[in-house]
Amino acid sequence: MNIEYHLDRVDYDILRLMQENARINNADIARELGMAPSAILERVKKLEQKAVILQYNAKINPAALGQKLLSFIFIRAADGIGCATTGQALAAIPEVQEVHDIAGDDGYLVKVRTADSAALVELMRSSFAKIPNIISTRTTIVLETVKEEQKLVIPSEQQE
Amino acid sequence: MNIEYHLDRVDYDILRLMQENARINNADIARELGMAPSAILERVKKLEQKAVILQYNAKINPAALGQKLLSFIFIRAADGIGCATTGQALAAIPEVQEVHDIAGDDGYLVKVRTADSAALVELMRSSFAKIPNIISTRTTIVLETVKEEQKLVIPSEQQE
DNA sequence: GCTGAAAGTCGCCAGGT
DNA sequence: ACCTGGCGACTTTCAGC
Repeated sequence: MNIEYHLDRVDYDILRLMQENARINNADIARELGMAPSAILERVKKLEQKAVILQYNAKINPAALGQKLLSFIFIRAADGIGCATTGQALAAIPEVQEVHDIAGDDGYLVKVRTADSAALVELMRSSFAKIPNIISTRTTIVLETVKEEQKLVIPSEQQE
Repeated sequence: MNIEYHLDRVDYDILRLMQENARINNADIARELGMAPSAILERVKKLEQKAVILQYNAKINPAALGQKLLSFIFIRAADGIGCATTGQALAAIPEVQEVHDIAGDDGYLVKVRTADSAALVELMRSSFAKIPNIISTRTTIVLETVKEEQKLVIPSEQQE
């Protein structure tokens, strides 16, 4: 399945504006791009429908919710080839923000946010331990996050 | 500097709704919570001002922009203690989505999105190579992303 | 695919409790 | 901190090109 996207300059401009501030209104986008608001609305709906725009998120300060510890955990699993059970079990844990199937060690890289190290240990004892195929884990603690964004590089000129 | 946040149940509800859909309007939030829109507006503005809400993002499908490769790169640097030069240089690269200062190997964990492996190599040759203090790098390729969200766990009942 | 107009809502700011 | 009320602006739909 290889869906083809046909995005033009206006689409890129919309994506760029939306990526900077998802709460920008259609009228402002329209003014910025010199078009009618109804045209923008039409395009945005198509971008959503084509799953180019996946969702709109508010980025919340983790410290405000007392979630001061960020960790990356490498997990080796005994899954068979193409078996995604362990990955899905990991993804089901709310504190787990990301689960990536990585090359090399038939394993996963997982990003986890907890209040502190005690909460991390508790999470691993309670949730991770219940996942059958996990062989071993290696945890890396983040001391400080310098940058954390989901923003993609959007083509700036020309292109179709 | 340890800012104190005083979030109550209504704030958590607002954050929960905003986190699910940042483009929800004040009137809908107000209806959901049984309050007047003006009260919601007031609270949202305070949450923004207190940096509880950091920003509103549109999550864009990387495949739609041809960015099919996700990689994590461990970088060892010769920075002195508390010297953040290398981290900032890494953060300045647009393809770099995340830079974390990690414990253990006086190094950084960096998350990078590129079109393909050729683009990654090119990026490392052109951008990374210009950062003086980098000693070595170890790259981990993501085969498949099972989950990728920034959503935090928000307290669901009681609490102040 | 875009424009322009019309109807329905909403954002936002008073003022008051 | 919250509600009510009101005006200007926005959203959304639809006809027409």
